[in-house]
Amino acid sequence: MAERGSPDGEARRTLALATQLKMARLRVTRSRLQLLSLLSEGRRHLSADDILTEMRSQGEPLSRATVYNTLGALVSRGLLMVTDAGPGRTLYEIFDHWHHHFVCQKCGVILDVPCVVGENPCLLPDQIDAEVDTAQVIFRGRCRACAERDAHG
Amino acid sequence: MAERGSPDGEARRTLALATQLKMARLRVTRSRLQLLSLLSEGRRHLSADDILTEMRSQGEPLSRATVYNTLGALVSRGLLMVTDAGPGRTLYEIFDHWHHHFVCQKCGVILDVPCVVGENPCLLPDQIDAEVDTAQVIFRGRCRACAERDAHG
DNA sequence: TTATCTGCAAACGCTTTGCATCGGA
DNA sequence: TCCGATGCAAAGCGTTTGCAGATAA
Repeated sequence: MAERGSPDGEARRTLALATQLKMARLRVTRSRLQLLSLLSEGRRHLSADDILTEMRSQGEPLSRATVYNTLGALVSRGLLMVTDAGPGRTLYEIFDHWHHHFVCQKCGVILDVPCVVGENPCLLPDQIDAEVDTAQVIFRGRCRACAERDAHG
Repeated sequence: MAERGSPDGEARRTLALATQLKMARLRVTRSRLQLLSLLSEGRRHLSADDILTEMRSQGEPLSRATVYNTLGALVSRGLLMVTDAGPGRTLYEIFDHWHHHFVCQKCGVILDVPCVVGENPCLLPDQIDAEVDTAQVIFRGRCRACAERDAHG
């Protein structure tokens, strides 16, 4: 965690990402490495368009289709987690642990919400006559900043 | 609950729906009555397109825009509940009680999941530094039928 | 009468697809 | 070498919008 930014650290991080891709039986390409790198270091919860814009601004001349292809591949191999934060708001992040999300209805900020029982959600799956694999919880409301702005305004 | 289908029951049901609309400060129009009626009696969890197709097949010559306008109005007044069952899968149902949803990843069927603590979800809202209004939980997996088909096939 | 709803069609935003080219293994 | 990834552009899908005409209150 200390070598962020040093040439050595850069190389080591890239190697680690390449290894991840190989383990997922995916070819190691520039765009995949950069996409993973972007999601690893920066802000979480990026949209496909955020990613396209960000990567292009970093000098990577990739196409929109490649972003979607890559995201799809990485999600299906479990390297990325996709969250449906509302109509037309599909967000991607590195999958490192199970968690849920809070979406502020005012400013749109996304907060991670810890998942108390690991992968399992709140409600008891035995209430459902089905085999439950995953549970996605989305909380909606006002974040602290927006709530205070409303109260003092 | 006995007069389903009898002329009297029809009229009474329509009157009830009209009252609902008036209480929500919405004008009583044919398309709104029929939309509410469709969602009240038939299958729950209909998409905007399902609704358009269904209502047109019942002889109501309404437009796509009206369906979306009406759904939006009814949702904003709390008469309908909208669920995001996946990318491009927005489903509408009469709002009668808080509950969550299970989505079968094989056949796409939607099951209602009771909400054990009323409006409150599983995870403790005090873990979030925000004011939580709602929580939407979506369980994914295989429904009983699909699970058994897989096991026996 | 008037604010509101409806219909139509066009536009919109996000995502997927087809196909030729490029490139990692 | 060869399968898979990329780029480009076009199409697809669900949804929204603008405006003229209809209609509930």
